[in-house]
Amino acid sequence: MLKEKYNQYSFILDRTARRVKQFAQTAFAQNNFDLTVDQWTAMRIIHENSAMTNKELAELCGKDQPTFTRIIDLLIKKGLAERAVHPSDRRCLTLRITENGVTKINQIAPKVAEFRMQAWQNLSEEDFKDFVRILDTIYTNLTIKDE
Amino acid sequence: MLKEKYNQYSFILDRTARRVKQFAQTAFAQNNFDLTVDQWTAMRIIHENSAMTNKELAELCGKDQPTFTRIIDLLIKKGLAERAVHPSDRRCLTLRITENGVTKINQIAPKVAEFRMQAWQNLSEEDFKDFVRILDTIYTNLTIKDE
DNA sequence: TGACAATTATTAGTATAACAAATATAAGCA
DNA sequence: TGCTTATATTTGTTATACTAATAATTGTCA
Repeated sequence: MLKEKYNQYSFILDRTARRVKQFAQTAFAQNNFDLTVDQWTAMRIIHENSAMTNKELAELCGKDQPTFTRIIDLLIKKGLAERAVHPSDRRCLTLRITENGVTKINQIAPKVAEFRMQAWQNLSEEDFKDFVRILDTIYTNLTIKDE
Repeated sequence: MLKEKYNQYSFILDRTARRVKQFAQTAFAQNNFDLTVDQWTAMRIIHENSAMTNKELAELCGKDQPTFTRIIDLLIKKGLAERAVHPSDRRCLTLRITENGVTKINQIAPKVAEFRMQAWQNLSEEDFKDFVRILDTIYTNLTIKDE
Protein backbone atom coordinates (compact mmCIF):
# COMPACT_ATOMS: atom_id res chain seq x y z
CA MET A 1 0.00 0.00 0.00
CA LEU A 2 3.04 2.24 0.32
CA LYS A 3 3.29 2.59 -3.43
CA GLU A 4 -0.35 3.52 -3.74
CA LYS A 5 0.55 7.18 -3.34
CA TYR A 6 2.33 7.22 -6.69
CA ASN A 7 -0.93 6.33 -8.33
CA GLN A 8 -2.46 9.24 -6.51
CA TYR A 9 0.26 11.64 -7.62
CA SER A 10 -0.23 10.60 -11.21
CA PHE A 11 -3.92 11.16 -10.88
CA ILE A 12 -3.50 14.61 -9.37
CA LEU A 13 -1.07 15.58 -12.10
CA ASP A 14 -3.38 14.40 -14.84
CA ARG A 15 -6.43 15.99 -13.29
CA THR A 16 -4.75 19.35 -12.85
CA ALA A 17 -3.26 19.42 -16.32
CA ARG A 18 -6.63 18.55 -17.77
CA ARG A 19 -8.35 21.32 -15.88
CA VAL A 20 -5.77 23.91 -16.91
CA LYS A 21 -6.17 22.88 -20.52
CA GLN A 22 -9.95 22.86 -20.36
CA PHE A 23 -9.99 26.25 -18.72
CA ALA A 24 -7.82 27.69 -21.48
CA GLN A 25 -9.84 25.93 -24.17
CA THR A 26 -13.08 27.37 -22.85
CA ALA A 27 -11.56 30.84 -22.77
CA PHE A 28 -10.33 30.37 -26.33
CA ALA A 29 -13.81 29.41 -27.45
CA GLN A 30 -15.52 32.26 -25.62
CA ASN A 31 -13.20 34.74 -27.28
CA ASN A 32 -13.58 33.15 -30.72
CA PHE A 33 -9.89 32.47 -31.15
CA ASP A 34 -10.72 29.54 -33.42
CA LEU A 35 -7.73 27.60 -32.11
CA THR A 36 -7.16 24.64 -29.85
CA VAL A 37 -4.63 24.97 -27.08
CA ASP A 38 -2.31 22.56 -28.88
CA GLN A 39 -2.60 24.56 -32.08
CA TRP A 40 -1.78 27.70 -30.16
CA THR A 41 1.27 26.07 -28.58
CA ALA A 42 2.45 24.88 -31.97
CA MET A 43 2.05 28.36 -33.42
CA ARG A 44 4.05 29.95 -30.66
CA ILE A 45 6.84 27.42 -30.89
CA ILE A 46 7.07 27.65 -34.68
CA HIS A 47 7.12 31.42 -34.47
CA GLU A 48 9.90 31.46 -31.91
CA ASN A 49 12.02 28.87 -33.72
CA SER A 50 11.70 29.71 -37.36
CA ALA A 51 14.90 28.01 -38.47
CA MET A 52 14.02 24.58 -37.15
CA THR A 53 12.84 21.58 -39.12
CA ASN A 54 9.48 19.93 -38.80
CA LYS A 55 10.92 17.12 -36.72
CA GLU A 56 12.65 19.37 -34.24
CA LEU A 57 9.54 21.47 -33.83
CA ALA A 58 7.41 18.39 -33.25
CA GLU A 59 9.76 17.35 -30.49
CA LEU A 60 9.67 20.79 -28.92
CA CYS A 61 5.89 20.61 -28.91
CA GLY A 62 6.08 17.16 -27.39
CA LYS A 63 4.12 15.62 -30.24
CA ASP A 64 4.93 12.70 -32.49
CA GLN A 65 5.25 13.40 -36.16
CA PRO A 66 1.86 12.27 -37.47
CA THR A 67 0.11 14.23 -34.73
CA PHE A 68 2.23 17.27 -35.46
CA THR A 69 1.58 16.97 -39.18
CA ARG A 70 -2.16 17.04 -38.54
CA ILE A 71 -1.89 20.05 -36.28
CA ILE A 72 0.08 21.85 -38.97
CA ASP A 73 -2.51 20.83 -41.56
CA LEU A 74 -5.15 22.54 -39.46
CA LEU A 75 -3.02 25.67 -39.07
CA ILE A 76 -2.43 25.78 -42.82
CA LYS A 77 -6.11 25.31 -43.54
CA LYS A 78 -6.71 28.36 -41.38
CA GLY A 79 -4.04 30.31 -43.25
CA LEU A 80 -1.88 30.73 -40.18
CA ALA A 81 1.18 28.71 -41.19
CA GLU A 82 2.92 27.41 -44.29
CA ARG A 83 5.46 24.80 -45.21
CA ALA A 84 8.70 25.49 -47.05
CA VAL A 85 11.51 23.22 -48.21
CA HIS A 86 14.66 23.09 -46.20
CA PRO A 87 17.55 24.93 -47.92
CA SER A 88 20.08 22.11 -47.67
CA ASP A 89 18.10 18.92 -46.97
CA ARG A 90 15.14 18.36 -49.24
CA ARG A 91 13.68 15.70 -46.94
CA CYS A 92 13.17 18.31 -44.26
CA LEU A 93 10.58 21.01 -44.03
CA THR A 94 10.77 24.41 -42.51
CA LEU A 95 7.64 25.90 -41.07
CA ARG A 96 6.66 29.52 -41.12
CA ILE A 97 3.88 31.48 -39.55
CA THR A 98 2.12 33.56 -42.17
CA GLU A 99 1.52 37.28 -41.91
CA ASN A 100 -2.04 36.53 -40.81
CA GLY A 101 -0.64 34.16 -38.24
CA VAL A 102 1.71 36.74 -36.79
CA THR A 103 -1.14 39.23 -36.57
CA LYS A 104 -3.18 36.64 -34.75
CA ILE A 105 -0.39 35.82 -32.32
CA ASN A 106 0.09 39.47 -31.47
CA GLN A 107 -3.63 39.95 -31.03
CA ILE A 108 -4.33 37.08 -28.72
CA ALA A 109 -1.06 36.53 -26.85
CA PRO A 110 -1.80 39.15 -24.19
CA LYS A 111 -5.29 37.77 -23.67
CA VAL A 112 -3.97 34.25 -23.34
CA ALA A 113 -1.46 35.42 -20.74
CA GLU A 114 -4.38 36.99 -18.92
CA PHE A 115 -6.37 33.74 -18.83
CA ARG A 116 -3.35 31.76 -17.86
CA MET A 117 -2.64 33.92 -14.83
CA GLN A 118 -5.76 32.82 -13.06
CA ALA A 119 -4.35 29.34 -12.55
CA TRP A 120 -1.31 30.63 -10.71
CA GLN A 121 -2.86 32.70 -7.98
CA ASN A 122 -2.01 32.04 -4.36
CA LEU A 123 1.42 30.71 -5.24
CA SER A 124 4.78 32.20 -4.34
CA GLU A 125 7.88 32.67 -6.44
CA GLU A 126 9.36 29.83 -4.44
CA ASP A 127 6.43 27.63 -5.45
CA PHE A 128 7.00 28.39 -9.13
CA LYS A 129 10.61 27.36 -8.84
CA ASP A 130 9.66 24.12 -7.08
CA PHE A 131 6.91 23.52 -9.61
CA VAL A 132 9.26 23.76 -12.57
CA ARG A 133 12.00 21.77 -10.91
CA ILE A 134 9.73 18.94 -9.78
CA LEU A 135 7.93 18.62 -13.10
CA ASP A 136 11.18 18.73 -15.02
CA THR A 137 12.53 15.98 -12.80
CA ILE A 138 9.50 13.83 -13.51
CA TYR A 139 9.76 14.54 -17.21
CA THR A 140 13.43 13.61 -17.25
CA ASN A 141 12.79 10.46 -15.22
CA LEU A 142 10.62 9.18 -18.05
CA THR A 143 12.86 10.19 -20.92
CA ILE A 144 14.39 7.40 -22.91
CA LYS A 145 17.97 7.25 -21.79
CA ASP A 146 19.78 6.58 -25.08
CA GLU A 147 19.15 9.75 -26.98
CA MET B 1 6.59 39.77 -21.34
CA LEU B 2 6.27 39.30 -17.60
CA LYS B 3 3.20 37.18 -18.01
CA GLU B 4 4.86 35.00 -20.61
CA LYS B 5 6.06 32.67 -17.87
CA TYR B 6 2.51 31.55 -17.11
CA ASN B 7 2.27 30.27 -20.63
CA GLN B 8 5.47 28.37 -20.00
CA TYR B 9 4.19 26.87 -16.76
CA SER B 10 1.06 25.67 -18.48
CA PHE B 11 3.14 24.11 -21.19
CA ILE B 12 5.43 22.33 -18.73
CA LEU B 13 2.45 21.03 -16.80
CA ASP B 14 0.76 19.73 -19.92
CA ARG B 15 3.93 18.21 -21.30
CA THR B 16 4.74 16.40 -18.07
CA ALA B 17 1.23 15.08 -17.54
CA ARG B 18 1.19 13.83 -21.11
CA ARG B 19 4.48 12.02 -20.70
CA VAL B 20 3.42 10.39 -17.44
CA LYS B 21 0.23 9.21 -19.09
CA GLN B 22 2.00 7.97 -22.20
CA PHE B 23 4.56 6.14 -20.13
CA ALA B 24 1.84 4.36 -18.19
CA GLN B 25 -0.14 3.66 -21.35
CA THR B 26 2.86 2.07 -23.02
CA ALA B 27 3.49 -0.08 -19.95
CA PHE B 28 -0.18 -1.10 -19.95
CA ALA B 29 0.07 -2.13 -23.58
CA GLN B 30 3.32 -4.03 -23.14
CA ASN B 31 1.78 -6.01 -20.30
CA ASN B 32 -1.46 -6.65 -22.18
CA PHE B 33 -3.65 -5.05 -19.55
CA ASP B 34 -6.19 -4.20 -22.23
CA LEU B 35 -7.09 -0.96 -20.45
CA THR B 36 -6.48 2.72 -21.03
CA VAL B 37 -5.16 4.78 -18.16
CA ASP B 38 -8.50 6.55 -17.88
CA GLN B 39 -10.35 3.25 -17.77
CA TRP B 40 -8.00 2.06 -15.05
CA THR B 41 -8.58 5.21 -13.02
CA ALA B 42 -12.33 4.83 -13.40
CA MET B 43 -12.15 1.21 -12.26
CA ARG B 44 -10.17 2.09 -9.16
CA ILE B 45 -12.46 4.93 -8.21
CA ILE B 46 -15.61 2.91 -8.72
CA HIS B 47 -14.15 0.07 -6.70
CA GLU B 48 -13.22 2.32 -3.81
CA ASN B 49 -16.55 4.18 -3.77
CA SER B 50 -19.14 1.53 -4.36
CA ALA B 51 -22.05 3.43 -2.88
CA MET B 52 -21.77 6.48 -5.08
CA THR B 53 -23.93 7.42 -8.03
CA ASN B 54 -22.79 7.70 -11.60
CA LYS B 55 -22.66 11.46 -11.39
CA GLU B 56 -20.57 11.57 -8.25
CA LEU B 57 -18.15 9.03 -9.66
CA ALA B 58 -17.80 10.99 -12.89
CA GLU B 59 -16.90 14.03 -10.89
CA LEU B 60 -14.36 12.11 -8.83
CA CYS B 61 -12.77 10.93 -12.06
CA GLY B 62 -12.78 14.49 -13.35
CA LYS B 63 -14.84 13.54 -16.39
CA ASP B 64 -18.07 14.98 -17.70
CA GLN B 65 -21.02 12.67 -17.85
CA PRO B 66 -21.04 11.71 -21.53
CA THR B 67 -17.33 10.93 -21.40
CA PHE B 68 -17.79 8.93 -18.24
CA THR B 69 -20.70 7.02 -19.73
CA ARG B 70 -18.53 6.01 -22.68
CA ILE B 71 -15.70 4.89 -20.42
CA ILE B 72 -18.17 2.79 -18.43
CA ASP B 73 -19.57 1.35 -21.67
CA LEU B 74 -16.08 0.15 -22.52
CA LEU B 75 -15.59 -1.36 -19.06
CA ILE B 76 -18.92 -3.14 -19.32
CA LYS B 77 -18.08 -4.45 -22.77
CA LYS B 78 -14.96 -5.95 -21.22
CA GLY B 79 -16.99 -7.48 -18.42
CA LEU B 80 -15.24 -5.47 -15.75
CA ALA B 81 -18.11 -3.33 -14.46
CA GLU B 82 -21.88 -3.28 -14.35
CA ARG B 83 -24.67 -0.81 -13.80
CA ALA B 84 -27.35 -1.14 -11.15
CA VAL B 85 -30.34 0.98 -10.23
CA HIS B 86 -30.12 3.27 -7.27
CA PRO B 87 -32.19 2.02 -4.32
CA SER B 88 -34.07 5.25 -3.66
CA ASP B 89 -33.76 7.38 -6.80
CA ARG B 90 -34.52 5.64 -10.04
CA ARG B 91 -32.91 8.38 -12.09
CA CYS B 92 -29.56 7.51 -10.60
CA LEU B 93 -27.27 4.60 -11.28
CA THR B 94 -24.90 2.78 -9.05
CA LEU B 95 -21.80 1.20 -10.54
CA ARG B 96 -20.15 -1.99 -9.49
CA ILE B 97 -16.94 -3.69 -10.44
CA THR B 98 -17.64 -7.30 -11.39
CA GLU B 99 -15.87 -10.29 -9.92
CA ASN B 100 -13.67 -10.38 -13.01
CA GLY B 101 -12.95 -6.71 -12.53
CA VAL B 102 -11.88 -7.16 -8.93
CA THR B 103 -9.59 -10.01 -9.95
CA LYS B 104 -8.09 -7.78 -12.60
CA ILE B 105 -7.56 -4.92 -10.19
CA ASN B 106 -5.80 -7.17 -7.72
CA GLN B 107 -3.65 -8.63 -10.45
CA ILE B 108 -2.42 -5.45 -12.03
CA ALA B 109 -2.47 -2.89 -9.19
CA PRO B 110 0.97 -3.85 -7.88
CA LYS B 111 2.43 -3.74 -11.37
CA VAL B 112 0.92 -0.35 -12.02
CA ALA B 113 2.38 0.95 -8.79
CA GLU B 114 5.72 -0.37 -9.99
CA PHE B 115 5.53 1.52 -13.30
CA ARG B 116 4.34 4.63 -11.61
CA MET B 117 7.29 4.74 -9.24
CA GLN B 118 9.74 5.40 -12.03
CA ALA B 119 8.33 8.89 -12.53
CA TRP B 120 9.00 9.88 -8.95
CA GLN B 121 12.65 9.14 -8.59
CA ASN B 122 15.08 11.80 -7.44
CA LEU B 123 12.38 13.60 -5.46
CA SER B 124 12.19 14.05 -1.71
CA GLU B 125 9.26 13.70 0.63
CA GLU B 126 9.29 17.47 0.83
CA ASP B 127 8.95 17.63 -2.95
CA PHE B 128 5.92 15.36 -2.87
CA LYS B 129 4.23 17.59 -0.35
CA ASP B 130 4.96 20.68 -2.43
CA PHE B 131 3.83 18.89 -5.56
CA VAL B 132 0.45 18.00 -4.13
CA ARG B 133 -0.06 21.39 -2.51
CA ILE B 134 0.86 23.37 -5.61
CA LEU B 135 -1.23 21.27 -7.99
CA ASP B 136 -4.19 21.35 -5.65
CA THR B 137 -3.89 25.12 -5.47
CA ILE B 138 -3.93 25.37 -9.25
CA TYR B 139 -6.87 23.01 -9.46
CA THR B 140 -8.81 24.99 -6.90
CA ASN B 141 -7.97 28.27 -8.62
CA LEU B 142 -9.82 27.06 -11.67
CA THR B 143 -12.81 25.61 -9.89
CA ILE B 144 -16.10 27.33 -10.47
CA LYS B 145 -16.77 29.26 -7.33
CA ASP B 146 -20.55 28.78 -6.92
CA GLU B 147 -20.77 25.12 -6.14
C1' DT C 1 -53.78 16.56 -7.97
C1' DG C 2 -51.66 18.19 -12.17
C1' DA C 3 -48.54 21.05 -14.74
C1' DC C 4 -44.06 22.50 -15.00
C1' DA C 5 -39.23 22.73 -13.83
C1' DA C 6 -35.07 20.40 -12.48
C1' DT C 7 -32.09 16.29 -12.23
C1' DT C 8 -29.82 12.09 -13.93
C1' DA C 9 -28.13 9.48 -17.48
C1' DT C 10 -27.81 8.26 -22.15
C1' DT C 11 -27.36 8.91 -27.10
C1' DA C 12 -25.61 11.00 -31.19
C1' DG C 13 -22.62 13.88 -33.77
C1' DT C 14 -18.33 16.21 -34.34
C1' DA C 15 -13.49 17.49 -33.48
C1' DT C 16 -9.10 16.65 -31.76
C1' DA C 17 -5.30 14.05 -30.54
C1' DA C 18 -2.53 9.50 -29.87
C1' DC C 19 -0.74 5.60 -31.86
C1' DA C 20 0.62 2.26 -35.48
C1' DA C 21 1.67 0.85 -40.06
C1' DA C 22 2.65 1.91 -44.68
C1' DT C 23 4.41 4.96 -48.27
C1' DA C 24 7.23 8.49 -50.82
C1' DT C 25 11.18 11.05 -51.15
C1' DA C 26 15.78 12.18 -50.27
C1' DA C 27 20.32 11.64 -48.09
C1' DG C 28 24.40 8.95 -46.61
C1' DC C 29 27.56 5.58 -47.61
C1' DA C 30 30.00 1.29 -48.91
C1' DT D 1 25.05 1.71 -58.14
C1' DG D 2 22.52 -0.47 -54.41
C1' DC D 3 21.45 -0.54 -49.64
C1' DT D 4 20.30 1.63 -45.42
C1' DT D 5 18.68 5.42 -42.89
C1' DA D 6 16.09 9.72 -42.13
C1' DT D 7 12.17 12.89 -42.87
C1' DA D 8 7.57 13.71 -43.54
C1' DT D 9 3.13 12.41 -44.95
C1' DT D 10 -0.87 9.44 -45.42
C1' DT D 11 -4.23 6.32 -43.75
C1' DG D 12 -6.85 3.92 -40.39
C1' DT D 13 -8.30 3.14 -35.74
C1' DT D 14 -9.31 4.35 -31.02
C1' DA D 15 -10.15 7.31 -27.06
C1' DT D 16 -11.57 11.36 -25.14
C1' DA D 17 -13.88 16.17 -24.97
C1' DC D 18 -17.57 18.94 -25.97
C1' DT D 19 -22.31 20.11 -27.41
C1' DA D 20 -27.03 19.35 -28.08
C1' DA D 21 -30.93 16.56 -27.76
C1' DT D 22 -33.67 13.01 -25.57
C1' DA D 23 -35.83 9.89 -22.04
C1' DA D 24 -36.99 8.88 -17.53
C1' DT D 25 -37.70 10.33 -13.00
C1' DT D 26 -38.21 13.44 -9.20
C1' DG D 27 -39.43 17.76 -6.93
C1' DT D 28 -42.20 21.82 -6.53
C1' DC D 29 -46.00 24.56 -6.14
C1' DA D 30 -50.23 26.62 -7.46
